[in-house]
Amino acid sequence: MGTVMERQTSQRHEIRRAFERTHRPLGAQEVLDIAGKRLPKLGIATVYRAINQLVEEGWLVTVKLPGEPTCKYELANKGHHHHFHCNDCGKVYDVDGCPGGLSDMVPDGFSLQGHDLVLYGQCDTCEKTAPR
Amino acid sequence: MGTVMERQTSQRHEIRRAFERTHRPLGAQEVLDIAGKRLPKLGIATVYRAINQLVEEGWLVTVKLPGEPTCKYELANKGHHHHFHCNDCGKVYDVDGCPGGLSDMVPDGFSLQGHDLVLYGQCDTCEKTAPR
DNA sequence: ATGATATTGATAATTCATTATCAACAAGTA
DNA sequence: TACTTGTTGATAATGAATTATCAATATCAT
Repeated sequence: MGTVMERQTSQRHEIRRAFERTHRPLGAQEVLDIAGKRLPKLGIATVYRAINQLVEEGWLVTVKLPGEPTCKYELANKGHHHHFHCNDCGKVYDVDGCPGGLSDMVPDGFSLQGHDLVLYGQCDTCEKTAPR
Repeated sequence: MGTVMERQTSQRHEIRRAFERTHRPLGAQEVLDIAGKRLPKLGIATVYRAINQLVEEGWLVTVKLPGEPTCKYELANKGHHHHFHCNDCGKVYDVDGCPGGLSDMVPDGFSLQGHDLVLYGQCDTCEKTAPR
């Protein structure tokens, strides 16, 4: 006793499962939609609590996307990568690689600590559906 | 009569002036801060009304920044460029240049139509204030 | 200058995401 | 099994940005 214990619950299990099986960044509401299919009584408050915990313990990281007012989350164990945002279906895909020459763009006197890059276009699925 | 007329007001003039003189994307509150120095009674509602008008007539464009829940605005007549977001003061600066090799990152079957890049770090002002 | 009306400013209302509350529930231990 | 207490779910509360309201004001054609 004396030690704070963390209990294993089906809710937290399903929330983690949602991230493990969906290979794109998810927002709180999306997590509720996905995990809620297996746990119909799951509440949004529990999702927020779980996400905050998972971020705190380093299992999730926040994903900031331009134009998305609320941030999404994804597994932390992915390496540095960027995202491809499909203009048609709105889904966000992980992409590997990283552009070079960023430090050349930094103004004098500024220090570069990080960067975000989002590619826009059509994903392969939408490319077939509505070729242009 | 019959024609809708748009009147020239000092408020709208000062709001446009804020964008013309500040070479970085501005949010509504920032516009109020800047234009409000010359028009102390300027209200935030007027700023929102003016911004919405200017976007509608194509004089401003929205700037979507990752992690910024609220979007900012800048002159539409700037060419393609990116932004530097100061982690300390939160200001956003324009930067020239554009990284190459983006098309190499695009997955097979995907088509690239555009991209957003945001650099993060410390601006020159914050660099001096809190060097690290 | 006058009048019609577009515009403003103060603020109430709205919207939405997130957090707090708290009684009911359930995981884990003895 | 029974008990302790961490966890949940429904919802109220909060916070922040944006929009609506409306009387007062200012612009512009006449």
